[in-house]
Amino acid sequence: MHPRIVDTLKRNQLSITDSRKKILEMFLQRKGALAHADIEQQSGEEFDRVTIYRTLQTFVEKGIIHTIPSADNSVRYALCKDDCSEGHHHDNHVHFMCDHCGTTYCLDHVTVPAVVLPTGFKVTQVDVVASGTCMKCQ
Amino acid sequence: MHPRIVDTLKRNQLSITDSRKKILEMFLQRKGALAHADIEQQSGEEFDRVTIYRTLQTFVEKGIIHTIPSADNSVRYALCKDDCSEGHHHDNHVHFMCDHCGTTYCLDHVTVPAVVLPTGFKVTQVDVVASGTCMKCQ
DNA sequence: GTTCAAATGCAACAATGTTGCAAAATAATA
DNA sequence: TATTATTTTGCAACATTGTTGCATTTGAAC
Ligand SMILES: [Mn+2]
Ligand SMILES: [Mn+2]
Ligand SMILES: [Zn+2]
Ligand SMILES: [Zn+2]
Repeated sequence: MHPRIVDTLKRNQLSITDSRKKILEMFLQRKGALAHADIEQQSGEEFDRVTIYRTLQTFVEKGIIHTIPSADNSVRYALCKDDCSEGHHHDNHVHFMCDHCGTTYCLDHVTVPAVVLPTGFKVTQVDVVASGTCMKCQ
Repeated sequence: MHPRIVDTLKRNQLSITDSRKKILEMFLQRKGALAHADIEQQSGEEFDRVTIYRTLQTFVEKGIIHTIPSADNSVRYALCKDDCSEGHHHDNHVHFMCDHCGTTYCLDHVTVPAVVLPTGFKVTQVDVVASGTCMKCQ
């Protein structure tokens, strides 16, 4: 088991349960983004679908993972940087979805560019999702 | 009925049907983005849910409307500019979702900034979705 | 180990999306 | 305009996705 798992859960005042350990491990291992369906498949019959929904919800609230918007009705989730916390996400990086293999990447080193909006719009968040072909699918 | 409706359908080689006219009219009137659920509500029992799905799909393919990604599993649709066509969308503008009223705006005059990705990523599209408070909800 | 609080599994349900096919509407043709 | 051919629609049936309440189980604290 990945050493960071218990740490992360404790730091966020979450009780250490099997499902939380397992789901968090999936994120730590794969590094890429995961959809709810991915987790459901990988975990087999190990725990209930509802538990996955609730665990993802909890992790997002605590700043352990963040959501990645998409245009195909299938939100994906990825690990946050360590400085995210409850109510304070700092995941202002660009995301990339490969049209070919479906993999979603967090491009941690590509910062979201500033966008200037018309007067009257108060911006609190900017999501940038690029798509195309990833390096593995060239 | 909006004069552009029949034109638009003919130009895209689509037969003129009640549902297509009505749904296209909704987009022309409201100017803002619409979700499937919005259309279903507004149209009452007028036509089947399946017809709405198929009409939206057809409109997207023909370049009449475009999808707007979101982080809440509810894709929205908005009218394209006239120079979009089958297989060739040119809607490279920024979108804004108001956290308060839920309205989604196409900011036609705010161009998507160029993003430089690491070597190996071949980008074909960049979506920028800002969120916060719109001018009406200040 | 006991107690208390939190998380889980289950069931039931709601919402969303897909597919096949007969009936209806539209377009093309005569 | 009437007939024919093509496309679209509505319906049914189903699959997937997401939500809620509640009893049971698990984990944390003592
Ligand atoms: Mn990310
Ligand atoms: Mn738009
Ligand atoms: Zn790929
Ligand atoms: Zn608003």
